Amino acid sequence: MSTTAPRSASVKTVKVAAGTTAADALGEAGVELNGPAGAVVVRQLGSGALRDLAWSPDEDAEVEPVAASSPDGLAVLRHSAAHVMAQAVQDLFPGTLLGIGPPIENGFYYDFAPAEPFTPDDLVAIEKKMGEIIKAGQRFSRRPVSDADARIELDAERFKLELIDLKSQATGEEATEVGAGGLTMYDNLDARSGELVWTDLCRGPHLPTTRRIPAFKLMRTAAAYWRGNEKNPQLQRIYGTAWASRDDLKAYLTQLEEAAKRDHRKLGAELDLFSFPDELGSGLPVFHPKGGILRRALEDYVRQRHLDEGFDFVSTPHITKDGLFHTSGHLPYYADTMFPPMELENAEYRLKAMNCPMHNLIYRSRGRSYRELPLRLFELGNVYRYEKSGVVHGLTRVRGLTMDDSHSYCTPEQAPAEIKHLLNFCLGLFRDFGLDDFYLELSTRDDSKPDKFIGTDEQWTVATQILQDVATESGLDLVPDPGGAAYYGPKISVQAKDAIGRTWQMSTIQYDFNQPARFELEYQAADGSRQQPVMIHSAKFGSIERFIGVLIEHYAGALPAWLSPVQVTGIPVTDEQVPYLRDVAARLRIQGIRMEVDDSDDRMQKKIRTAQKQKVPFMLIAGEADASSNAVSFRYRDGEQRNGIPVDQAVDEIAGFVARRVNESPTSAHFS
RNA sequence: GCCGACGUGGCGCAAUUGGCAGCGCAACGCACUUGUAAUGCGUAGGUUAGGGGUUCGAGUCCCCUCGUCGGCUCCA
Repeated sequence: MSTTAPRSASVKTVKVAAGTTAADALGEAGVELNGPAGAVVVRQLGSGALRDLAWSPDEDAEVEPVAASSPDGLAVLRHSAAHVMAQAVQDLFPGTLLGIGPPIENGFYYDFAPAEPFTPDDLVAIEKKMGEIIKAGQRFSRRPVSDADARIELDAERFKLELIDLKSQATGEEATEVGAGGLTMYDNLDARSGELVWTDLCRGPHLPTTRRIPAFKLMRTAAAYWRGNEKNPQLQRIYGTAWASRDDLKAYLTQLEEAAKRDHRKLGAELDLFSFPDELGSGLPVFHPKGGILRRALEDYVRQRHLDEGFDFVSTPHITKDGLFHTSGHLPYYADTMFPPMELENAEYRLKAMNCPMHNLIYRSRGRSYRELPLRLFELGNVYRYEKSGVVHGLTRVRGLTMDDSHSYCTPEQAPAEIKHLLNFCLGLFRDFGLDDFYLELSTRDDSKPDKFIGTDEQWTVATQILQDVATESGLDLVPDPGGAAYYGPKISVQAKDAIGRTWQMSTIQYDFNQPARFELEYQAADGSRQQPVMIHSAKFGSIERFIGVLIEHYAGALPAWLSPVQVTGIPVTDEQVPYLRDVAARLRIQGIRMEVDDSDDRMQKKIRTAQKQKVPFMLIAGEADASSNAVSFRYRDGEQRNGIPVDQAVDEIAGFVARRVNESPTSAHFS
């Protein structure tokens, strides 16, 4: 970030008396108000609230300038850009109604209700208009209003009126007075004449002038439901990005381009891993031989880890009579996202969308003793979910998927330790793959929607507390997700980001006190009584497909050597060396290493290029001199190279490197 | 599911806005036998996603279906 804004080192805290404006305080702090960048607003110490220049404290206070390039400064910048966009839109498309226009990560949006959806050409025109507004240097001016006055002023803006209603409902009263608890309008005033140019209902704060938006770009249009509710009308949303300098904007756009190159959908085709044949239908991937190798490596790995952790392996069918899902309670909740029933000989069958009911039947197949708990049933289970057409996405949201699914049946007393064990297991798996950019989410019941959840208040409270404690103990970032629980219990999930910043749920650990009751699961306790176990659902990768997608993006296609479909490419300088390299390949194959010899008609330079583009970790290049001295040239994926390496040594080094499951691209540093 | 954009050989793209479907890569064949990111020449490959309509004539315009992309909503 390359602005001249004050950094924390140079931020100066200023004491101000009651009634002093923020603008005066900034001046006192030595901040140039009309400069192109720099401090844009102030933060009141103690309250932490951001304040704009029209603000003045009721009592003596301490304030400090907020740098334009700081997170708070960028939020103000972006929100101000949203205002400028709204002004441009209403200027170009009179009668367009306004929704809301907040700052978001990397940018901003504003929701509109235009007569016609915006076209890409409209976006260009809006961007141009915004440029004019910014250049004009309009001043943002704060104006407190009473609710009643705001309603009159915003008579035509039905969405804004709804916001005022919501606010007064929330506070329980109408603000009849101007001031505390009331509303504020932000007026855009002409730089010279001070005349009102445009106005919007808004809490602020804003930049001093539009001129202080040095770099912005409109990104895309999209529809969004008003107030995020599917039942509400859709508004047209325009997304933009804004930065404290042109360089920052340019860097951000470059970063987006780079991220797009990592997209697993693109790399999946380029590396010949998988495809989505139209003939199969949306969200149904097929894995090609190379993708099959990657998939099998991951499955083998996750199986072995479950063996190590004491899971019992089970296997259940893909299809069942649908009574099972009535027993489990899934059907009323998930009927619309399950494939429809197939009717045969007076019975209705369904593809399974989850494995738990079948595992419950295995549990129930005989009497259970407290001595065998926790009983951990594991399966790589294929499930089918009719995901809505608009949500299907590469490998990360599919309609047929493989879950590394397990259910731990335990006594209520064992549950906390079991959950902790499972969470550590999940995190350990991710770290094994070099993944560490994730956070936890705690999904709980929405008390206002009791029909979406079953079980007693006490059950929910206890279960939620257990999950909360385990999650907190992990030390990872924990984001609350109220209302996100399954109908049968709360959950912890591990969230990872894809190349372009979208988050995907990976692991999930769910506490379930409902299904054991519905399936009448029991165990005999030490005192001879019959007790109900608790079941803990858990998927570690989540789905194999999604994990593959995230892994590809994480490595930008350059998979760790132990996962690479082709681990070594043999490149002969001339055809003469093909048999020689085939012998090397045979030796590596004995060690479990996958080596291909490129015997095409291409020049060796072309073969290197091909192997490089396929992101093969190792190349063994051999010419006549190598063949006669039983050596190879040893080239790494990063382009580094060691010549004249004896074949014995090369074989040992590669086999050793792969066996160690190093999660980085091999370089000479790994072999010194 | 909703809103919008889009769909041309396996992949990436073109087709003067309604007038002969083309290029590069990949594939295949031939020649070359080469020392660290593209050797040359040639061959084959298309009912322009599928269906219907308008028109003398449709890749291009209209309708439907399927699929993809960007969001929203949803995600056991």
